[in-house]
Amino acid sequence: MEEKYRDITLDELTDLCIRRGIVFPSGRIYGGLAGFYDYGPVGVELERNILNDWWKWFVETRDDIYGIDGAIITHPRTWEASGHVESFIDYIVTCTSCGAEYRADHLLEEVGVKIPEYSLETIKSLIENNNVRCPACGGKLSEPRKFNLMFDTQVGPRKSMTAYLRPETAQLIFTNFKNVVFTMGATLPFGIAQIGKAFRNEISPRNFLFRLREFTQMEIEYFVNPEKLNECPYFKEVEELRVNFLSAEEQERGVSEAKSIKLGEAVETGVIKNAWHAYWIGESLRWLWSLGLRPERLRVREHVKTELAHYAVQTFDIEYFFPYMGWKEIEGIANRSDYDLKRHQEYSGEALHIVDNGKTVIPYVIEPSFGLERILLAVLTDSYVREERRTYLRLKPRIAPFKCAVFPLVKRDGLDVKAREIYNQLKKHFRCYYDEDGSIGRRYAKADEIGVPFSITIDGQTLRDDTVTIRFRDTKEQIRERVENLKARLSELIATL
RNA sequence: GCGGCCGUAGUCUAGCCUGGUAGGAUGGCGGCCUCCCAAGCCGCAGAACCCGGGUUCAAAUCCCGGCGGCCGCACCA
Repeated sequence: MEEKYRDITLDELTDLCIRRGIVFPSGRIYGGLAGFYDYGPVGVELERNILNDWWKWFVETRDDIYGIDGAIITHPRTWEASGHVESFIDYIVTCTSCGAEYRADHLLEEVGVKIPEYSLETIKSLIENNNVRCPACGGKLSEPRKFNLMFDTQVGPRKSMTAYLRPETAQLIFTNFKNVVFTMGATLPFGIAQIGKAFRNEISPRNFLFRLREFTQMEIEYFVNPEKLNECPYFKEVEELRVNFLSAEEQERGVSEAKSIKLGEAVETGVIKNAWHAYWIGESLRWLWSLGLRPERLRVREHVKTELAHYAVQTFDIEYFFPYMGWKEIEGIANRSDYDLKRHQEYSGEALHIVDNGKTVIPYVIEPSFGLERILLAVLTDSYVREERRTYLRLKPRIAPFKCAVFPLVKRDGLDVKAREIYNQLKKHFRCYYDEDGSIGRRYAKADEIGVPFSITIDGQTLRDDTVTIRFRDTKEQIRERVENLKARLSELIATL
């Protein structure tokens, strides 16, 4: 493979992020804290551009989606109702002779023992009473110990209440369902969107931004009358879209390559169970494509039965092909049925239904859930280009951390003064920076490396005719533009490229 | 979480085996030069060698523990 087209490795990407102020390992001066990262001055711009673009696409330009921003520390009952207390707290046992570790519920399940209640005492007595031994060596098992994937904390001065840092943002949408319906007069079908942090105490965080203990979710819970799951007015916008698709049935037959099909076909043949679910798959892909991610590196993979979450009827992951990790989930689109609203209704005693066509219904939920850091990682990976003498990020100008950089060709003859003047005008309209250090080539190279799409250079001719050059990152070509037209020209370029 | 390998300025790296208070490159800052793609020159600053403990007259160098990274396994509703 030619050097020019070699894909970036995760090591190189990590190095680039640290060297150029995109992302830093958190708590670095103290040796680092696994699973936590901080955005630097360049990364924060990219992060915000992506999440603002998402919000604009899925909330601002639609009439059927409301936004919220929920609390991170959540009422503990939320997680009892949602099923997370049951499914996120594992009981671990260790073999006292060979040292192997197992999930106690898995071992009990294997010997056909039902677990009536998830508590340390119950699990302990079940293991003992059924004489469960190590499946590897037959050795005696230790007492179970609790491992909670949810971070907990104490609320109040007397620390009497244990609360959890939300392990997913979705529940805040469900617990606010009634608030949104009543304050906004929402009628079916409609969605509630949220961007926010979620926390999971992962056993071993890995792969840089891919598996984190603190991460950002961008989610929509879209509510539909369960009798109208195929009545999606937007379906025609996506039914002709061709997507790389891998169904659960195919995977069970041993197929591992996705094939290209139209979303319309997938619904017709019943592979995707309803039109609304298909619509959200298509609409998600359209946004991911708009970020510049290569379509051939995106596919839709259905969850096989064993990987379905406790709340899900059917789930499709949007996976991106990371050259250094293979196909990995960057978004999950789940059909959560009426599971969550029903459970919250049951646990809270509050009615969580809505009136549709004169009848009360508990809506079904289709949930597109995007991992911001994973998408950022995919965008960086996908946009990285290495040429013989430089590397650059071919980011869409819309999401690039800096839209332009302003350079005097040399630092004399008043070029620097003129350049600053132009910069001071431009910075009112675009995120940009000024640089006069070192040779012009060096400044171009440094701008390319962080994906600045346009470099504005002030040269001798500028002083004579008030024109500057605009250099394009990907081609290194330059055009001349009058200073008075610069703002309009850049706006146009950012919007269209 | 388990096992293997690893941890020296912002980054890469020499030194570690054969203990005697760290050298280079690049980057950073200031200046000179430079009219187009990481050129050159001068000057300055920057690590007590991941953290803690031990052995020793003496430790970046040897030993132990912790933290962090990479790889494999497990985990990832």
